[in-house]
Amino acid sequence: MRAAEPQIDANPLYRQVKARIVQGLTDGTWKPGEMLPSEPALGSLFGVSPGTVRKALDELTAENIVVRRQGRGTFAAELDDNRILFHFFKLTGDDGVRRFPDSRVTGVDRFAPSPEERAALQLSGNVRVIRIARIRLLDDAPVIAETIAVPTRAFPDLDRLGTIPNNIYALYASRYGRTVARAHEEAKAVNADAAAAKDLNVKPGTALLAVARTAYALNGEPVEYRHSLCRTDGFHYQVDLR
Amino acid sequence: MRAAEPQIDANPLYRQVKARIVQGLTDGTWKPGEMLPSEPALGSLFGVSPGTVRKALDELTAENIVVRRQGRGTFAAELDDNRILFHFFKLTGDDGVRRFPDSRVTGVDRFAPSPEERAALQLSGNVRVIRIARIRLLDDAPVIAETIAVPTRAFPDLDRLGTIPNNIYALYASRYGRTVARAHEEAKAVNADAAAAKDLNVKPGTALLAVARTAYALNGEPVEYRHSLCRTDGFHYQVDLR
DNA sequence: CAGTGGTCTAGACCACCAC
DNA sequence: TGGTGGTCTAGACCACTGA
Repeated sequence: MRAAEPQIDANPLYRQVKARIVQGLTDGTWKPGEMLPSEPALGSLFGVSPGTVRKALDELTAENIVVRRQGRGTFAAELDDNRILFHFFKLTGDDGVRRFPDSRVTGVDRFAPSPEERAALQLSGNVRVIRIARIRLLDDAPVIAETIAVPTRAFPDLDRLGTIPNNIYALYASRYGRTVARAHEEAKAVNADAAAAKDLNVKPGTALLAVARTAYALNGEPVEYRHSLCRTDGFHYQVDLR
Repeated sequence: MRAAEPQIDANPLYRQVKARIVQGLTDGTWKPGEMLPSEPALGSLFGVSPGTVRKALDELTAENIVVRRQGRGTFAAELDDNRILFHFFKLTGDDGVRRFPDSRVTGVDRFAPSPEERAALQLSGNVRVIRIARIRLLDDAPVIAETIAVPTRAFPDLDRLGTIPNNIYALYASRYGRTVARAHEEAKAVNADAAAAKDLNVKPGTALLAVARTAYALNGEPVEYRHSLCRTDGFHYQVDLR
């Protein structure tokens, strides 16, 4: 039999399959935590062999977009606390233990975006962002002061919810259909100014880690720009390189 | 025909193949930059099908241990400046440009390891480390002050070379057969003490990024513990998360 | 027990590269 | 032109899961 259909696109078939699966995850066909069809079922759905579906799922698994469990099925990834902690939270206790910090929201409102927010969120024209300010605490001690900016277009009523949950990425997914798939972070060391010193209960001038994060949805759209000031006495920012 | 040989180990066959390829890279059968045998050749060498070799090479490619080039072959990865810059050097100019800093070595000698060095390099007993101190410069301005500690056992004459090249990982590979495959980094913000302030030409108390890196060879052996103090005015530490 | 993913094999054709 | 990796297919058996 023929080994392969000729490729219509320049993209290999398995990448087209991958894109169609991402599309299904983006448009809500399969919601976070739900099971996808089996590999042969996806193969007949897309008109390709199971091996090609498998290669697409291999890449999606490597990117943490999908989770496969032997004997059970393939599932749309969830942004549960564990996933957040190990993939999107690089701050770790000096003893190596990672804990989920509590949060105390100090403000939610609409603003004109700062230049950084405008660039990171790819905004143009006269749009506004919803900006959340919060302090994060471990054992009731403040360790992070951060502001989170999201575009009003994608999150129309985020400022009218009353309460902002601690795990805000789960809210992005469940209420606004925006599943955070990846993020980019830039870190600097800065001396605490008066406001930061007060928020974090340190002396002015204390060295703090300033982290600027841009988070992206499954389809690549930027959904959040976050700026965090972190105490690093007793904590560190941890990265594995290859 | 039979679909698969029964697995002797608990490990799947392709991981055994992967381990044997890593072994060949570790023991010098294939040196950095050299071409490996073709996929069918590796298959008959190890007595497995080409598909199984391919799966092993897929993983090695994902881990940047080998490089495949269509039409040419599969090659043992090299630690050239480009690889170093994009995989092991997270400091980037605020304009997004990455440049290779020059280095000025200020000291090379043997010491008893510090507790951090002892733990990271998994040393025991009464061994010593070779410790290199250097200042790294961009446009003749000091930006990083670092000490690099390596075990004397693996690097017996590193302190008698006279000169230490800027790209020290290429030296580890070519002279000592230790190819750095991955690393772990921990970052903190600290206030500059008097010595750091002098080295980096900043005022005492200035916030600096302190990065502690442990680097591992292909076989998982720790080969280097490095502590770096970095100015982050004009630079930032950059990470992508998934 | 039936259904799922995990592994392994076998072989076809294509795209790219060096000679 | 010949050799390489890149893609795609087809189908076998194994290991795990849950009813």
